[in-house]
Amino acid sequence: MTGSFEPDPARILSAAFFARPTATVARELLGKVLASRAGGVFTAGVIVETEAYLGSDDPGSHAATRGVTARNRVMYGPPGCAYVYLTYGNHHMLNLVTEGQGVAGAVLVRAIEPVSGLEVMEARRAGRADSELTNGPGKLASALGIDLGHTGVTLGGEIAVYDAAGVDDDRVGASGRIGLSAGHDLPLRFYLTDNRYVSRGRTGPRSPGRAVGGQMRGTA
DNA sequence: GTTCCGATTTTCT
DNA sequence: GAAAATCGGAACA
Repeated sequence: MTGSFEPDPARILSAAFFARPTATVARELLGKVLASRAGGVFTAGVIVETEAYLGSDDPGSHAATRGVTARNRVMYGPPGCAYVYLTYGNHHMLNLVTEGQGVAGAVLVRAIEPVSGLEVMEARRAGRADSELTNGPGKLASALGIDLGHTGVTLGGEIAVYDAAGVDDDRVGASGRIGLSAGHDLPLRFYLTDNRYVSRGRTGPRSPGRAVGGQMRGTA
């Protein structure tokens, strides 16, 4: 743990990284560093869990069958932008737009491991600490100070993703996505199997049948 | 330990 | 008016 992260402008991932198939980007984002300068304070964490959301072929995506709306239009925009929205009235979700201009696609960042700005995150997440700081999409958005105002911003400014060593396939798991009302059986969720910041994804209350045969190892 | 319920607001029908 | 890519707290075992 520890090891404060030092932001190096030369390592900021450009739009080219995101201008690829959404599932590929979701897998490769694992291990990269997500950073925010919201409020003038630098906070960052290693991405340990992501989910891919495609376009009209994906029933779980906001872009499914409805086409472009005021909310999801950013998903159709240029890659390398942030797509932020509010759900359940209180929680912001941070997505990174993928694919080319005109093609819907985004990767939801579900969990990160804090590496910089710990004190700020704890303050923003009053009462929480340790793995409860950022082990869920609504939690990490709160910890990084991300809100609706960041929708559509280009990555590299207030929000940025820094390159870092990739992770081996034997440390990556894949499973169905969490919390969806449809399309939760597609293996589009990627996570680090040995990281305690990964959200467990609710072992029971909601969704009757998710879990997709337990946890398939990402050797695919 | 696990399971269930309510909050709160934006977006879309 | 209803649903939503969730979270945190309360209740029960």
